[in-house]
Formats: sequence, C-alpha cells, structure tokens
Amino acid sequence: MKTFNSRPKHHRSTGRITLNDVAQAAGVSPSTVSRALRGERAVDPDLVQRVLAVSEKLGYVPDPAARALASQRSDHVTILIPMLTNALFVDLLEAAQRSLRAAGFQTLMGVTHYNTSEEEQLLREQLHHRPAGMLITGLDHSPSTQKLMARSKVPCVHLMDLPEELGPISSGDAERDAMPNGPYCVGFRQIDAGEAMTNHLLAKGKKRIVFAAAQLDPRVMQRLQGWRKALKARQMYDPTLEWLNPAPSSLALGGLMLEQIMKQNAAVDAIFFCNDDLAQGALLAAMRLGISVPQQVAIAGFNDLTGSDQMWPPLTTVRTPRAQVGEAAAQMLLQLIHGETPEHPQLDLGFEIVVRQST
Amino acid sequence: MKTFNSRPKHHRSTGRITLNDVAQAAGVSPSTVSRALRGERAVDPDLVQRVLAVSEKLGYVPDPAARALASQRSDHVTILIPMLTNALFVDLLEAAQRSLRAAGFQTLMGVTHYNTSEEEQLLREQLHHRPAGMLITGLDHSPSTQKLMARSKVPCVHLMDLPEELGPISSGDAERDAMPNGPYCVGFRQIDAGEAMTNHLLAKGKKRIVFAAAQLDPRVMQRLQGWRKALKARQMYDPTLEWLNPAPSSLALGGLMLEQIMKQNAAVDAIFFCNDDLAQGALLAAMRLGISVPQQVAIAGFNDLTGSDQMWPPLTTVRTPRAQVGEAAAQMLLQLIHGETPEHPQLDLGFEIVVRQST
DNA sequence: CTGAAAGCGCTTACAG
DNA sequence: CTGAAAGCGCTTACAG
Repeated sequence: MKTFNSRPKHHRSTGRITLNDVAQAAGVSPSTVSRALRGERAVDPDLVQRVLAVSEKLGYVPDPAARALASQRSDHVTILIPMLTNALFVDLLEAAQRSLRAAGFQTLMGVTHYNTSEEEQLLREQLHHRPAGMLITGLDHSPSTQKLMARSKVPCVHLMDLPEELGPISSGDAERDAMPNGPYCVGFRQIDAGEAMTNHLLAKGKKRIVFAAAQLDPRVMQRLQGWRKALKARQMYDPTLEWLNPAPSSLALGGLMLEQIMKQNAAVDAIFFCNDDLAQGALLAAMRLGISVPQQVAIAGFNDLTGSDQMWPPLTTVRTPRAQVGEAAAQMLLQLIHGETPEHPQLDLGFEIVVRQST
Repeated sequence: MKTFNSRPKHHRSTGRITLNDVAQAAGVSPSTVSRALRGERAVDPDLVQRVLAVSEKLGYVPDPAARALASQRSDHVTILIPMLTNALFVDLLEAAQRSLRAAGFQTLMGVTHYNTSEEEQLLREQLHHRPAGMLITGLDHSPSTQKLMARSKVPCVHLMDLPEELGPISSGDAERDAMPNGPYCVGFRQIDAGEAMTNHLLAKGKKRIVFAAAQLDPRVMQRLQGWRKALKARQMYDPTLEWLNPAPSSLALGGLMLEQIMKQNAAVDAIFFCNDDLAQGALLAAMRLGISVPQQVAIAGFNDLTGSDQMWPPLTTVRTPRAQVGEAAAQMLLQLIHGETPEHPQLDLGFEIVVRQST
C-alpha cells in the first residue's frame, strides 16, 4: 500500500495551495468550495462559513489562469485610451483603474495614439485574453473594430463622449435594433461645452473669436461644432477664424499658433483653444511676445488640466469630469459584467465653465 | 457508429480554434504543434513550416490562460510606478510597455503612491497572476516586499536608480551572496545629478543655493545628497538652505515654496528644485510676484519635463533618460525571462545638464 | 443543496 | 525528432 511517498507518474510539482486542499481540509467537495468562494447562492450558509474560514487559514488564492480557462472569462478589463501625453487620459485611467481594482479586476491598458487601426490591433490582442469587460475612449471606431466588439460579446462602456441626441424611436434602424439601449457610455456633450465657452467669450464682448485646435480627434471636432453653432446663432460665423492643425497637441504648438494667429489677423480678440496645453503654451508665448492677455486677446482652454490655475494670467477653461467619468464608467461596466442593467446607459456628467483672468 | 453529431456528455461549446484543430489539419500530434509554435528546437524544420502554415491559415491564436495554467508562467509583466501625476513615470511606462508589447507581453501597471505597503499589496496581487517578469521603480522596498520578490523567483529589473558604488568584493556580504550580480537595474546616479546641477549653479557664481524638495522619496533624497556634497566640498554647506516638504510635488507647491523662501531669506540667489513641476510653478509665481529670474534668483529644476523649455524664462534643468530607461529595462527583463545574462546588470544611462535662461 | 466527473486548452515528463 | 498520456487548477453541466 503506497502512502505519502506515492506520486502520479507525471506529477509536476507546484507549491501552490489549491481548491482541492481547501476542500479536503473543510471536508467538502471541490465543487462546493468553488461555489462557496464565488458567493454562488444555493450553498448552505454554514458550509460557506466553514469553507471561508479554512480557505483563509490556508491562505488559499484562486489561480486566475485556471479560473479563466474553466470559465472562459478572465479577471482582466481592457482600457483603451488615445494618448498618455494628454493628462486628461491619465486622470481617466487612474480613476477607472482604482474602481476596477477594488472590485478585483486587473486593468490592461492600451494606447491607440488616435489611430483606428492601432486601436483595432490592440483590441484584437486584448480579446485573446478574454477580458471580462472593456472601457474604450470615444464612440468612433472602424467598422471592423465595431464588428470585433460585437462578436466578442464582451461588455463595453465608452468614455468621454455621448451619442447625438436621438429623435423619436424609429423602427428599422439597424444599429439601434442591434443595441436596444444604445451604446453604453459615460461622458458629457462636447458640442455643448464648445458652445458654452464660445458664449462666455461673446458675453465678454469679444467679436472675433478664433477656434484653434490640434489633433483634430472626433471630440475636438465636436467642440468646433459647438463654437460654430454659437457664432452662427449670432450671424458671426467666419470660416477664416478656424485654425485646425492635425499635429499632436502641445505647449509649444500652442505658442506657435498664437504667434501665427496674431500675425495674420491682428483684429482677433479671443482665442478658444481646444485643449489646455495649447492654451497654456499660448499664455507663455504671449508673455514672451509682449501680448497682453486678456486686454489684447483673451485666451480660453479646455479640460482644466494641471497648471491652468497657476498660469499668469490664470486660464479660463472648461472643467471636464474625467475622474468621475473613469469611476462611473468602471461602475457601469461592473454592472454589465454582473448581468445588471445600468439605469442610465448614456450617462451625462456635464462640464463647468471656469472663469479666470485670461478672458 | 457515431459521427459528426456525437459529443462528449459534458461538452462545453466554445467556438475557439485550438491547438488540436491545428494538429489534426497538419497531420501531426498536439505536442509537435506546441513545440513548433513556441520555436522549441528539436523539431523537424519541415514540420515547423507545415504547422506554421496551417496555424496561420486557420487563424489559430493560443489561449493565454491555458498556456499559463500548463506552463505556470503567464505572458504578463508587472510594472510598478509611484505616481501617474508625475510625467516622468508616464514616459517610463509608455516606453517600457511599447518594448514589452512588441515582444508579446502584456503590461500590468500598478501605482504605489510612494507607499511601501501599497507596493507590497500590489506586488502580492500581481504575483497571483504568475507574471513572467517585473519592472519596479527604485531600489527601496520593505523587507517583506523583498522577501516576496525573492521567493517568487520572478525576474525583476529596478528602474531609475542604481545601487551605491560598491567597494572591492568582500565575502560574507549576505545580500551580495544572495544575488551575485547585484539587483538588476537601469537608471542613473541621482546623487551625481544633484551634485552636477549644484556645481553648475556654483559656476554661475551663486553663493546661497537653496535645495527645495517635495515628496521626499529616496531618489529626491539622493539628489539632496548630491547638493550637500557639492556645497560641502567648498565649505558652503548651510542646513538652513534645505527646504524639504513631504507633500506631493506640484506646480502650486513650487510657487508657494518660492514665495516662502524669498520671504524668509532675501539673500538666496538660486533655488534648485528637485523636480520640474516645482520649478515651473516657481517660475510662474516669480512672474506674479515680480521677482526677476535669474537676476534676483536663479531657478533650476530636474527631469526636463514637458513645458520646461516653454517657460519664461526657459528652465535650466537635468535631462533624465526615462524613455531610454523604460526601454532598456524592458530589454534587460526580456533577457532575464529568456534565461540570458545581461551584460551590464547595473546599467547607467547618465543624465545631462540642460542650461537655459533661468540660471 | 451537494458531489463525482468531465472539460477548458495548453505544456511537459516519459517513452520510443 | 515525435507522440500518447498526464497534468495544470479551476468551473459547470449532470445526477441525485
């Protein structure tokens, strides 16, 4: 009779404490341990207590790989953001990650560089890990990306944007039929924010308000739409006041744009930059060039990034709720993962115009 | 005789194409497919070709969970950084992630908030995922963290710091005996950088040079040591010139520190901030307060972060090679993962004093 | 409510 | 160099 020295022929040693160990120590079957540990109902409360205690005592930690293999679902959540050089997305990432981690999920970050094919590639790689859910910036994705997402059946929440306001439900809309609640998303109305800031500038008596933008991603273009809308409403729209530069946003570019704008059109009395880094760069350049802000030209930004309140003069900007977006999106995703239905599939967290001395 | 309709009793459908499918299509055993795909030598080159072709044709993608479970090693790499609000670490993260991803590894990021017990907790969580390797900021870790790392046997490279220069090998050093090559790390000598910047200020004729620091993490304290060393060498060391604030680094704090320093000691003619965000904040505050830089007081920073060249006046600072550190550390880790021995276990990537107009 | 058994999709001794 | 078989540590139909 073989005893402790007997081993299966192909034994591969691994020191790990397994679910089986817990089951033996607790005197129940592995199935029961599995159910108890995952909080599945339909387990005797006394057994749950016993299993929990034994598991705690042995220091048992479930193996994520085994769990993922057996259940076809990992504890990973994918988050796709465009850029790490824009502080906006760093804040978003940190907030989302904090909430997800608290719920026991690992965050897998991907940086798309505002490139839809990079996005698709990242998504494809991540999907191989069978994520439990995904958080994706924006609502604009290539058709094949959308197909990938749909086919994967992985719950998904979109960040920082909301779909256009929908008219009354019309049947026969293929997209809406496929997703009866619309895409899940948490953000705010970029177009409204663009319009609101423009209205602020108009209220300050500005007559020639430039919209100066870089990167030109979809959300920037929506802010542009808001600017257009406000100006058109007063018959003040002039396409030569649009300065659109596809280069990445940066302090240096903001300075350059200010210089070019003022050189070409001295009558400009306000510039609305699509992001704070551009506006901060413009403020710094104004100092260098001896342009007085806001007397000669008012400067406004977007996002209220770090440092905007420290500028001289302090920057008027739109405060966007990215930390709240990150957290709320994580919570919504957790609901979806647990099979619940979010109360507000499209969650609007709003924005705030922060008036400082630069306008 | 059962045919295509027959199924095992407990079949769980999953559409996935498996290694078995490839094996059947290629007419070889699963073991051979496994070996061929992982590039294990000792497989007939012709078979490798065949397997690769079939696998490509079927669009086979190995299941990471199954692979991790069977091999006891995942394709995850852990990276632990202190803060996402310091652009330094964002650059580091992005560079490391890029290299790791190119080599087929997934990055799992953890943010320690400069807190050694948070670090330990994060490490513990990550270790449950059996990472293939880890990248950890700094060389200072709690004893239990060090124990965790050692016991895990997971290859590890430390970032942004180097151990003190060692004297001649003396046997009996327990730490060195445990790790004959020393800890693997990629960084530069923080103390030398602190000393070099101080020497630059001295060369500019500055007599009362403040060292102003926040956060006070180990690397900041090494820069302080460098500052002390340079001043002591000239008998100019004065402890009242040390301004150490444990609060997190920020633009606002830099401005505040400038104000307080100048108020308390008008004779100060230079301030060396331990990080660029503080220095940038000081530059902005100087403008507000009407303090002329560098005439009244010279300002120097550390790291050459975004925007330092855009300040007015542009900021003199220490350019640190964080992107290179991230990449080189990733490469070193990949070597360790593959069982190779890095040529330089402690890789010094140096630094550069960037002289602009603020000093 | 509980358990025995099969299965998830790989890797890796072991034998040839 | 190749293959059959066992095993990694879980989850989940299925049966009771």
